Amino acid sequence: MLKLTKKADYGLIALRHLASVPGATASTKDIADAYHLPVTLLAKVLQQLSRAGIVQSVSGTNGGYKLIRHPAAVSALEVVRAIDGPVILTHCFTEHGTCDQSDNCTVREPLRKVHEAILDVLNRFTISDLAESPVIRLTPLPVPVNPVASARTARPAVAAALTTPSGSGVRSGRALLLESDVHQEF
Amino acid sequence: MLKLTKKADYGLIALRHLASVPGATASTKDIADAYHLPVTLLAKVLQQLSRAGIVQSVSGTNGGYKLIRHPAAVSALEVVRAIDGPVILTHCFTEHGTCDQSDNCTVREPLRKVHEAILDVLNRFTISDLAESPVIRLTPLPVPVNPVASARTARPAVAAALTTPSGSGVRSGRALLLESDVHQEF
DNA sequence: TGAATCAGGACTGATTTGATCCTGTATTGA
DNA sequence: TCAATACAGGATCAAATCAGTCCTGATTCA
Repeated sequence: MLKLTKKADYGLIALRHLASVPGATASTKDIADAYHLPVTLLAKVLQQLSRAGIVQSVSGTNGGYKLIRHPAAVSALEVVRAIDGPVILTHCFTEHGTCDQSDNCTVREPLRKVHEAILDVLNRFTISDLAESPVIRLTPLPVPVNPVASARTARPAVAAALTTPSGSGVRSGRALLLESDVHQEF
Repeated sequence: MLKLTKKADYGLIALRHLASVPGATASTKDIADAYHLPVTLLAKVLQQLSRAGIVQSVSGTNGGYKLIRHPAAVSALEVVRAIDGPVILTHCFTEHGTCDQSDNCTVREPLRKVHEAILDVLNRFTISDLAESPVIRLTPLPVPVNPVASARTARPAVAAALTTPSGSGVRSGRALLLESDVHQEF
C-alpha cells in the first residue's frame, strides 16, 4: 500500500553507491556485500537498470556496473519504473485508460491529480539527491536517540524544492493539520 | 508498488458517494450496488472508516453510514491510513525508525523527503476534491437525486494547490523532462 | 584455460490482498 | 413482540504479488 518494493530500494541503494564512485565499476557482489543485500536479487535489479540504460554492464573479470549518466539526470521515477514497471496509483488507472471496475468510477479523474503530483515528486528526486545527503550510519548507536529531531534539524535545499509551497494549499473549509499529524507514523 | 489498495479505492468511492448526499445515510448495499463493488468487502472498509471517526454507522432498518465531518476536512491521507494503515514509502521506514535491512542504509534519510512530499500531496487532497470533480458517467444516473450541484457551488483552486509550481524544482545539472515523459503510462 | 562476472529463465516460499462466510448485535416498523 | 434490515467483527480461503534462489549460458581477462 503505497510502498516501494525492496527491489526498488535496492536499486536506489546501488545507484547511490555507483554515483559515489564516478566512472568506476562495482560488481554486484561488491554492492551486495557493502549493504548486506541478497546478491542474486540485486543482480536482477541491476540487470533491469542496465536494460533501462541507466547503468552499463561490463562482463568478465573486474567487470561490474557503472553509472553512465549524470546522477542528477536520473530520477527516482525512472528508477522505479525500470524496476517495478509503471507507477499506477489506483486500479482505475490502466494502460488503456478505462476503469474496469465499474462503468461509473467517480474517483478516477479526481485522483489523477494526486497521481500526477506523486509522479512529479518522484520525477524531481534524483540519484544526486541521494548521493549528496550525508550518510547516517547506525552502526555505533543501535538505539536511535531521536531520529525525528535529528532529521528535522538539517534540511538542505532539496527539501525546499520538494515540499510544495506551504500556505497555498490551505483552502476554505479545510481543517488545518499539524505537521505532527502528517508524519504520525514515525 | 506505489499503488493504493482496492480497499482504499473503495473507501474513497464510498466517501465520495456519502459526500454527495449530505446528512443522509447510505447502506453498504446501496453503495456497493451503485458502483458494482463487492458488498462484504465494502462493509469492512466502511467499518474501518467508522472506527476512524470519518463516518458514523446507523444500525437497523433504514440504517447505513453517514459522513460526520465536512468533506473538505477529510484528507485522502487520513482515509488511506484508516483503511491500509500507516503509509510507509520504503522498508527502511519502520515504526521504531531503524532500518532492519542493513546497518548502513544510505537512502533512508534522503528518501524521507520524498516520503514527506507524498504525504503532503495526500494530506492536501480531500473528499471534497473528489466530490467536486465532474463525474464522467457512461451509464445514466441510477441513484442520487442531484446532490452534486449543491456540493459544487464552492470551488476553490484545488488543482492549483496540488500541482506544484512548475520550474521551481529545476536544479543545476538536472535534465529537464517533458510533461509527457512524466505521465508516460497513460 | 579457468576464474570472475553478467544475462536471464524457471522456480519456490512467504506475504499481502481481495473476497467470502458466519455468528452476533442493534434498530425499526408492522 | 417479532421479523426484517443493517452493522460488527472474527475466521477463512484463493489469488496475486513479492522476495529470494537456482541453474545454465555467455563474456572477458589474466
